[in-house]
Amino acid sequence: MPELPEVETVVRDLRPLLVGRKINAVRASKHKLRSPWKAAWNAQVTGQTVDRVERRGKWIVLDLRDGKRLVLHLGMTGQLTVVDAAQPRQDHVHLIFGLDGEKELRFRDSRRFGSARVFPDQEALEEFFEANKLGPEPFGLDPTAWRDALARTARNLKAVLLDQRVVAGVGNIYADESLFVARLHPGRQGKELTAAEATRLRKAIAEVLEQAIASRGSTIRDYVDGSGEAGGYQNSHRVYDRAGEPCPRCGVVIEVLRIAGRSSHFCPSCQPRGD
DNA sequence: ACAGGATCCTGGGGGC
DNA sequence: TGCCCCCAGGATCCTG
Repeated sequence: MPELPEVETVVRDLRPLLVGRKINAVRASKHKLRSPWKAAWNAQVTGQTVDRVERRGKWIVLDLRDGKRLVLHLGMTGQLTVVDAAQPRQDHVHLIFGLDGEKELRFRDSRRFGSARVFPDQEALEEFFEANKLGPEPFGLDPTAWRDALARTARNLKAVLLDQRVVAGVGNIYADESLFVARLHPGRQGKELTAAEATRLRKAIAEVLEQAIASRGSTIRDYVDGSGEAGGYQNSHRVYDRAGEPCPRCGVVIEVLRIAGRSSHFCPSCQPRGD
């Protein structure tokens, strides 16, 4: 579910609600997340004050006062919200961090593809990202490195955009939206792009993600911001989930194909396969 | 190197 | 109402 704009929105929402607050308790459900929460982490985060709330790719990073890093990934259906401790607990809440001021940070995730883990310090966190080959942030991508990354791969553009090692934070919605804005077919190979096309794609990614952040992300089903509210960018999707509707640019009917194992929406006229 | 499929899960929607 | 099948903002692992 959540891609960079949704994660960024959550981070911005949570920042004023979490910074300066102390974690005074941790409760984990018995259901395992993608990477299981370790009991030893309870004591490590309890008593810690949150100093910063940051995002890297689709990862949410909480800097704790003693240097530890509490890191969460929302997977497909993850929700991270701060609520009054008295608020009734919903189904599928798998982690609860009690906060001072009678608040709770709750991690809810029905499909449990999300994860939460604790690193001893910033260095260990960076090692984790490096081990996973997490790519650069999509804003201010190096033009030459980007062009080279495309030029050296025979994979299709959809697969390239979904690969977090190439650029961090893009998922299925924003891959399709970016390719539409760049007027590139999702099935074209990276290496067949001209320099101008590669540049167009790089700029389209940043433009689309910025617009989506400004609209507080896309809610298709489960996504909510740090306060539990839906996003608004789904109303601005040009092609994602719009198969059968007219292209907003030319009016030709939007199509959907399975590319790189994912539903891929595009305008067959604006995004021709050849050229 | 890369495509495609299966996997981890739950829930919603469509067809019958 | 119910059942069955397919699909879903992610990521990883395996096969060919």
